[in-house]
Amino acid sequence: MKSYRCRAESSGRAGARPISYRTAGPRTAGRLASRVSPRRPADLVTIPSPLRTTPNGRPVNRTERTGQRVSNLFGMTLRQAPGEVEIESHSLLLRAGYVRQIAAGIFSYLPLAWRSLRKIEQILREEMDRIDGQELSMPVVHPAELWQATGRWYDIDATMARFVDRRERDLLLAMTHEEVVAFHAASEIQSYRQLPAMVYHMQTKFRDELRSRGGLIRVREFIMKDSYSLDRDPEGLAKQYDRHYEAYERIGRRCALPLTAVRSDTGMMGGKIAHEFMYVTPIGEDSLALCDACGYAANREVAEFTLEPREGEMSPPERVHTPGTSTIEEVTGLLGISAPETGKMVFYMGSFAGEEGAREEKLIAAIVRGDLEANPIQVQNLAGALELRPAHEEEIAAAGMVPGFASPVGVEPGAAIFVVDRWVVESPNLVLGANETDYHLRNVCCGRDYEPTVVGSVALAFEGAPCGRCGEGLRMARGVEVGNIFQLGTRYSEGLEATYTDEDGAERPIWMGSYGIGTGRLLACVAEEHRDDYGLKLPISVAPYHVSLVSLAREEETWATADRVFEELCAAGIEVIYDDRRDLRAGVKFNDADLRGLPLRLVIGERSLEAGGAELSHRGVRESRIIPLDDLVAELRQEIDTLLSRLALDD
RNA sequence: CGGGGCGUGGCGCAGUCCGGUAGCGCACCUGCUUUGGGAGCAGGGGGUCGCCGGUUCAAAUCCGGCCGCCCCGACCA
Repeated sequence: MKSYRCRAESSGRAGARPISYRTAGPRTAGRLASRVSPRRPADLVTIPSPLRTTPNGRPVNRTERTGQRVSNLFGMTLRQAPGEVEIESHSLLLRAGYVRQIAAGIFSYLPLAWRSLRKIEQILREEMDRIDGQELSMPVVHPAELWQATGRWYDIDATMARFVDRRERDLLLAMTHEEVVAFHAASEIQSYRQLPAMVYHMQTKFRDELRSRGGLIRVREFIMKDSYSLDRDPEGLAKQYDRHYEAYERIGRRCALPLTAVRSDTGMMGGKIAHEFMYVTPIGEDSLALCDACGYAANREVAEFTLEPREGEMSPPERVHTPGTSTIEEVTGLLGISAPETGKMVFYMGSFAGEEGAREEKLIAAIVRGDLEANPIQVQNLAGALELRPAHEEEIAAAGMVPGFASPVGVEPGAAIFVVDRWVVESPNLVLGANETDYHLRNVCCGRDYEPTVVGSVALAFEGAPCGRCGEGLRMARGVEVGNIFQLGTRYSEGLEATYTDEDGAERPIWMGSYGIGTGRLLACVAEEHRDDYGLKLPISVAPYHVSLVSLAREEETWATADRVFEELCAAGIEVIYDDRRDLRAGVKFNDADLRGLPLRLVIGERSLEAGGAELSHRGVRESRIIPLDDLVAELRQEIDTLLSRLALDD
């Protein structure tokens, strides 16, 4: 009986024939009735609860579902995680029924994760409101013109998803919302009297990353809280920036996620000052340089460190025969010198903005001390390139240099952009290639033997490098970028003519800041931080529910008691997930509860009732205590309050 | 984009070298027994073996192409 199928071709007109649905048989109906109350579900309640308050502490009454039966929960637990999963938090979120992947870097949030995400969003909302943010919502699809106005339509590569509508108008999927905010600011902000201002929203972003990985850590579609500050001058911007900095620290504490603020590159955002809020973990994709002595913390891309230049008078250059030595190691071995006595050349092809949005490629040669690595981000920034890729040997040769024995000496000016590290500029008598196979040059001196195009800090910080601030050794660590804050300046407001009129009647560009937090990524990091061998151990501020109520009832009377307790907890506004599944062994339910990782667990069965009530325990803690049924609501509220207060901040 | 790996019921896998009835564990459905840390017995349902093409009497298996996913290197919340 396939009465639910309706084939369009059989009727000639789709929808012309009424679709008949198979009705639930008596058995199905009976089973449903035993699971869900027929009229007003007990778990759908209006909460006049002190647990629900506005940021100002006023109680909020609202109708909301505070309970969920496991028998009917959309999202089952998995005993085994899919084989391709590598990160523990990802595996647990999948196994516990929080998320499901539908394509590379594209996930659905099942009800559990969505509840957690909403809690995270509420925390973000409260903290943004606290620093005078106004929530709004901006679209995911943007017209190309906005991004053309700031140039990013041309600057950003295939990471931006573009498409055309039926009228062949160019559109894009939002990667972030600076353009739209500037667009609105242009029309909404007229006068200095309207500044400062700050707006934010929680919105989906799409970035077609070269590679998504790490489960929820790095995805292509994600929800971000992004806020934007508007100010009349750099001082106002700095102030809003600082307020965000503090708000982000509060958010980390409220979500029980340790965050380290590090100085960072501004990347595609532009601007000058930026920090990233990092969750330090070995699974992180970013490299960090941390100084335990003075607290300096920076993304390795921008980490500053000091190196003493080589001493000595300039000696005349000397060509030496060095057969078969194309690496630093081979050269130093043959010549009996140390790597810091040499210079290393690293070649990139940089792409630069040309006419009409076209791209032009140019060879970039970075020169750093022989034992160090070049820092591609700095090379890119110093050279002014939009993008870098490693150069091919032919491209190096085309500029008149010999790969393996390359040097800037004798190269035609303009053949390549020489980005030279400060240390190399200051250190005389280095060994570099001779641009001739099997020959090197001794005593190469920058300024005498060749001219740098740009000078800067081009070497990548390394473990033990002297901290640029205090001189102690830097420590390298890995981290996940949960949030960031940027002082953008006027780039976007100028591109979109977002100006205000000041007291003197002069029209000035608005100073903008932009501040993001990836909500799903935040959840993934919380899961990574709070877990054990049995599953998640979510902090109460983030957990989808407060309590796992586990019924181990065998007799109908006990089931009725468990059902009643569930309904009472719901009615009291306690968020509870109720494992009401029958014919399952205790171990299965305990394991599922452990996996879901709610902070509290309440067990009801014949055994607990004989002992005097229900058994309450904390996730991951062996001890438990029996609570009389009449005291449950009060005791649970107390426990929840205590847990929440541990994450609370004094205002 | 370069390198590597993998696509077989919802999940985990075997089968592929050496072509011939699609299999195992978990999950699911029915019944009975069990029941405080992933139960037992019996019965049952579910898979165009990623897709397209080729070779062959015969393809999950061999050949070619494509697609998808995962991992390692260049982008970012």
